[in-house]
Amino acid sequence: MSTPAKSGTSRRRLPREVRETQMLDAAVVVFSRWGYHSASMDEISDGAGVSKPMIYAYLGSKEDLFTACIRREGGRLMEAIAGAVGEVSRPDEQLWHGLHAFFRFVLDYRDGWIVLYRQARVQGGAFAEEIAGMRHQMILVVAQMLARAGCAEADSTPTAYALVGAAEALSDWGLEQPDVTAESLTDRLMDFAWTGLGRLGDR
Amino acid sequence: MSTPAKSGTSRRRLPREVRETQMLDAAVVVFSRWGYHSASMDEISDGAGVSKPMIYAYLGSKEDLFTACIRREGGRLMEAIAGAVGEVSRPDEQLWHGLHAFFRFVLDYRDGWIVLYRQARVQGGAFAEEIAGMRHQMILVVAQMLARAGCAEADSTPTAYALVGAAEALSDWGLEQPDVTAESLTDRLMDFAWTGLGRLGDR
DNA sequence: CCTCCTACCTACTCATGAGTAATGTTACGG
DNA sequence: CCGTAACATTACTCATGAGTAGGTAGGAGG
Repeated sequence: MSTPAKSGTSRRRLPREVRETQMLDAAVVVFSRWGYHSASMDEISDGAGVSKPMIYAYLGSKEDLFTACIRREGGRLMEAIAGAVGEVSRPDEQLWHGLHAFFRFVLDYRDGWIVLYRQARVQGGAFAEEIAGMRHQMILVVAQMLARAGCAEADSTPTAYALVGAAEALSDWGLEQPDVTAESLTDRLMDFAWTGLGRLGDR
Repeated sequence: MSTPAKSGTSRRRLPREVRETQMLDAAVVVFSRWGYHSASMDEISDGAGVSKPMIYAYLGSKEDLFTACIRREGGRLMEAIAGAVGEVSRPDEQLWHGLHAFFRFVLDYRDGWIVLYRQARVQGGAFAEEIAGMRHQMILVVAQMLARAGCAEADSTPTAYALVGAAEALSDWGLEQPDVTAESLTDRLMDFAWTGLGRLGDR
């Protein structure tokens, strides 16, 4: 029996580009679940429906693979935010659109988000730089928005940190809730950040 | 030569309690630097000035050791916050004191903070539960404070997430700055959270 | 129909690090 | 002083997983 239908799977030969995408997809899932060190190349190759040597042939070492994941997911996130912010000009609108793009990414590419935010940040060496650079860029964009909105120079960076941190934490909460949308998260955070808590109670 | 002065170090026998403290101290430092998986028991035992089997004898497996670190550092943090909040009664004062205790912990027990926040959260299994429980408790305390301050029930939890997230992110920023104090971080965050960004610019 | 090229796989090697067995050694009660 | 129990070490075993050598199969060109 030379029936190549091993089980209807893709034993078929595929172009390199397609395989690389499959590998990266699987890698992001596995890295997000287990973290860099606990993730095994065997599990990733399984997930990609490919054998281990293929990963080494196409994407290089484990470190290279992780870097590739970070680059792809980080690129997606940065592009999404930059695109959304560029569509409007008023600072508060920019903030809203930026946050909205951010939350959309978190909800749509949940695993990618976890790799970027939770996993990559704790790894030392080359990864840390990669992530630090991206995060820095994000903070910078937010800080510039705040500065344009009239925030004092010295305050804009720490405030940007606080804002981004709040967004990240709210994402965590949102991922556990059944019916959240990027819009509802954005509105929540905008309300919190723009209005403040001061309106509450007596005070 | 039976000179026991190997090099003036503590080759002297010490009571179990002291050794355990040394081990935990070293473990927190190593775990914070390398993360759970990359940390080696050999490096920890070196740091503690003790040989590896002693760790296994006193604290059990690597997993047990990590759990012990989390428990100790987490306990310190929770106690510090609870103590500080209990000293006052007005919601905004409670918030200030709670945040202040939080930032003090981050600055004073930097490694402990990194283990709790950066390392433990990304590990699956038992650690995640441990941390999730603690974080949940913290969020709960904050949410209750917010509710007492007049925040709507449905909003208090997500807002607490945002606030705690902002505090965590601001800590990250603060750890990189040379001259921050717990007070300055607290004031910054209180200003951001209480007043909001709405006061900025035209709007 | 052959044949070569390249995608692809099975089955290994080898370093690393968790955990342990066997073995001193020091302090203290008797 | 001497026995014993807790303190402490050296030098191993053994599982795991990154990375690879060398063979197999499918499709394009003749």
